[in-house]
Amino acid sequence: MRIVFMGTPSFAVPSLEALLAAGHDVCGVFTQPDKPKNRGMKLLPSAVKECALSHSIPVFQPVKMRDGEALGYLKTLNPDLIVVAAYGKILPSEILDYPPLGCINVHSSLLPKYRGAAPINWAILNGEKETGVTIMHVAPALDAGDIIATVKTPIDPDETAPVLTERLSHLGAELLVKVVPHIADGTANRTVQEEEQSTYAPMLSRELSAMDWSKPARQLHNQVRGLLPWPAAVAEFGGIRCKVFNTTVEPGVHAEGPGTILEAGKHGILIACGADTALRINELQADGGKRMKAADYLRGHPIDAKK
RNA sequence: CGCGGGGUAGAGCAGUUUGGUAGCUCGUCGGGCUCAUAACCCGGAGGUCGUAGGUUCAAAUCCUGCCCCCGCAA
Repeated sequence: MRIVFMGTPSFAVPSLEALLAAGHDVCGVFTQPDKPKNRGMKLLPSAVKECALSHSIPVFQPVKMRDGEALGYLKTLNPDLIVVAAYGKILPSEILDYPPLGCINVHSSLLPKYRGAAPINWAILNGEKETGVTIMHVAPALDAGDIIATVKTPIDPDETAPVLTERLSHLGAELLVKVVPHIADGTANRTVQEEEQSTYAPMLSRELSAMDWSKPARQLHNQVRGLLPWPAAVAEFGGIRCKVFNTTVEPGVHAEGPGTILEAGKHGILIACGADTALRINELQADGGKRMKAADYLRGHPIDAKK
């Protein structure tokens, strides 16, 4: 089958590779234009672009999808189906309707929950115990198309967003190659989403970073796990901003006021949180420094534990 | 030329402004104390101060080039 693939970040790469491994003719790949990134604002290609180029697949990076240029590319490629995975652009119906078999999407949540840009992060932030991947038809409304297939997976209480993203990217790829043949022969399921059950997972921002010690430890732990790798949870120790990478919810009751340093030593930093809970900081990164164990950090930046 | 921080012992840092014997906390090794310990006491080992050159009687420190790491911004 002739397939045009649209995707951008590393989450989409396993799906692309699975299609290729399954023997489909991926005749073209759309991905976001190279953008100035990192130190020095160097122009960097997306993960999907690098993957496509390594397989010698033509790459298209239109800035806009609605000005006819993208549709022009599509016509020359003449695909049977479009597969989208975290592309990052809204597709107009002229694109969606062009291939005979339409356009399907790999989305990293159990739709209709967590529609939007950051479903994995928000599932962790909200302390969900389960999530998954949905393959659905692409409709003009955001992540609202009819569902073709889903796969569920439990979220480990200590799992971080990057780890879960990696897992879901492979689950999504597996599910995708199972579904594609059913799309081809018309035997695929098609279930309308329950609109009233839908929730929205907006893009993350740095405003979500600040850690509020009056919240329960569990919730702060979710914040730390869910905000990785960016923008990350941020706390201040001794007047220095630190990204917090790894925490443990300390068992037991701790009645000190929220924000009190209960312990600062070779087992990290233990801080009193809301509802008589406590959170242990295991790994952090100070402004301008590199990521390290909290115990290492303390050797050069002593913090007194208040009793 | 987007803005900024940094590279000093195995780890984390101070020292650089004002050049003049390499310092702190931890780890490590040896010894001691203790019923015992992640506690305490005594002693030791361990550093081409990122790299190349320059200035100087003298450079971790001042000047120049280069390499590497990190934050912001996305």
